[in-house]
Amino acid sequence: MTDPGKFFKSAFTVDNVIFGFDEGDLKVLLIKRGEEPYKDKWGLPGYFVYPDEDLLSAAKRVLKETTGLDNVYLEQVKTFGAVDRHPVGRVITVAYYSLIKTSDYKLTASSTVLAQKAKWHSVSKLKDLAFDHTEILDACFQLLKRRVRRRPVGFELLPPKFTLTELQHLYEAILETDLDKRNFRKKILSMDLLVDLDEVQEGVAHRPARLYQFDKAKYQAFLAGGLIFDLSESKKKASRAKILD
Amino acid sequence: MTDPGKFFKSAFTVDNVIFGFDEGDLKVLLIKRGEEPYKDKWGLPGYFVYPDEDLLSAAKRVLKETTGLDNVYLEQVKTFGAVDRHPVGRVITVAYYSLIKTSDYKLTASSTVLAQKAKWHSVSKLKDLAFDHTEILDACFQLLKRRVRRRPVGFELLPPKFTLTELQHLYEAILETDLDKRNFRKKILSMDLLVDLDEVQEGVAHRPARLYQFDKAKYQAFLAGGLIFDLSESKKKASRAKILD
DNA sequence: CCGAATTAGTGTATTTCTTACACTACCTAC
DNA sequence: GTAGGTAGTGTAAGAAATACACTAATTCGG
Repeated sequence: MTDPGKFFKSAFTVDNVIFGFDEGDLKVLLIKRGEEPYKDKWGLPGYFVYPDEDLLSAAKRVLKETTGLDNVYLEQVKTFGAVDRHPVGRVITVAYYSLIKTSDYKLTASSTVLAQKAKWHSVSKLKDLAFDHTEILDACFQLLKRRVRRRPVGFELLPPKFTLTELQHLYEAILETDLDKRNFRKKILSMDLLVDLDEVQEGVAHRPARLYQFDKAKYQAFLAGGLIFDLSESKKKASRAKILD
Repeated sequence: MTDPGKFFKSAFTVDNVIFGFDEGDLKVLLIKRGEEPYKDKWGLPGYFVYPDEDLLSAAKRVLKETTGLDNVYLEQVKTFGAVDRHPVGRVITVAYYSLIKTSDYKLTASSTVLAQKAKWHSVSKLKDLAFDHTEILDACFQLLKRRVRRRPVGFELLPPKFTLTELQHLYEAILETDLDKRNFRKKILSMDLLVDLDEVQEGVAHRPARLYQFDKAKYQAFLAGGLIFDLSESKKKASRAKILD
């Protein structure tokens, strides 16, 4: 294993793009870096992969070490390997993404040196991030946008009980567009993934909305069966437009 | 750049999954390996990434070196990094994929030691491949299956002139299913991507079919505009099934 | 030359999905 | 009790998906 030019001093890292939804806004989890390079800058929670560690295991470990989040389902998105993307050597990074309910997890004020703190940031107002993390985040956001039309993404992002309007706002936030209320409800309800809890909101200064939850069993069947969920509202028919793969 | 545990002896490789269509069959381009490990076995055309080389550039270079193919549009699919996937050390590989017209390219009997020869193999009858290449190929094939319903993939796989039946067979080969002739034609023609050449097949022992070609300009617009192409024929409505993202 | 074999090519009716669109119901706060 | 605010509801028209079977054009063999 010693052919120079094949094995050389290099490293792999993983970076996690964790989306959440809170206050009507799509959020992404960032850390304030505790280590050079880019110390004190915000960046994605990521770190080096160890020699005896799978990529996915590494992503999970790193996420836990930097933010305290554990037991998060991560999915590989894309690998970034520009020659100069890391200032101290050749490093390629594999990006993972996840959707979580912000209410389910507590961010630990990290004790490691890697991250001074972890915090949710609005996706819509991000300043520049460490490394090429803006590019990485963008790739994951694009994936999320594609996904949201084909999978009932709210299941993963919303708290256990939610209103239809909240669900609609989630979709609108991700798609960066408005949806028709009646059509949205018709479609969502016709999918038969929601359970009407027969409860209503409390403490709001207007007519309280009914609360729903997702039907976990049906959601599983949905994913397993490759069923779909075509939340159209197409970009006004340029002949026969739907949304890009 | 010398923290042990971060930078360690390791390597990146790229592997290319090149699909073609020929003799009514979906093909993938493999090389007979000229180098250990797995010498003399069939595997994907791949090799190490050099220290000063982007991943995509490496994929292109390697493809050319092993098969003679040049100027192929490659797209990143997924990265494989199991700890034991390579017998001589820690190696992660980034998989790239492409669709090409087999008639456009000549496979050079490779002069390098990397590959003894390159050859098209039917996707449907593959024996075991070197490394985890079966898994890599499968991931790319799944991507192709998803793509074919959303993009006019025939453009990339068929020779310049083709019949509608050939186009339909291509789709059937990729999707591993049968399509209705009349509905297929209706749909394809309504997309307005094909040009009727007003020519017919020659040398066939039956009524000759008309020949078509793709309209390159409209195809570009198609890709750019994110338009779609929903080749449904759904798996008989499990309520509202379409095909998985 | 004619019949058999083979693939090409075509249309319609039914059902389902998508879209556009506006008013009433219910609750709180003052 | 009324003003302000969000929740909740239905329908009609157009577009797309599906299911389905016969005729047309050519070659080949006798």
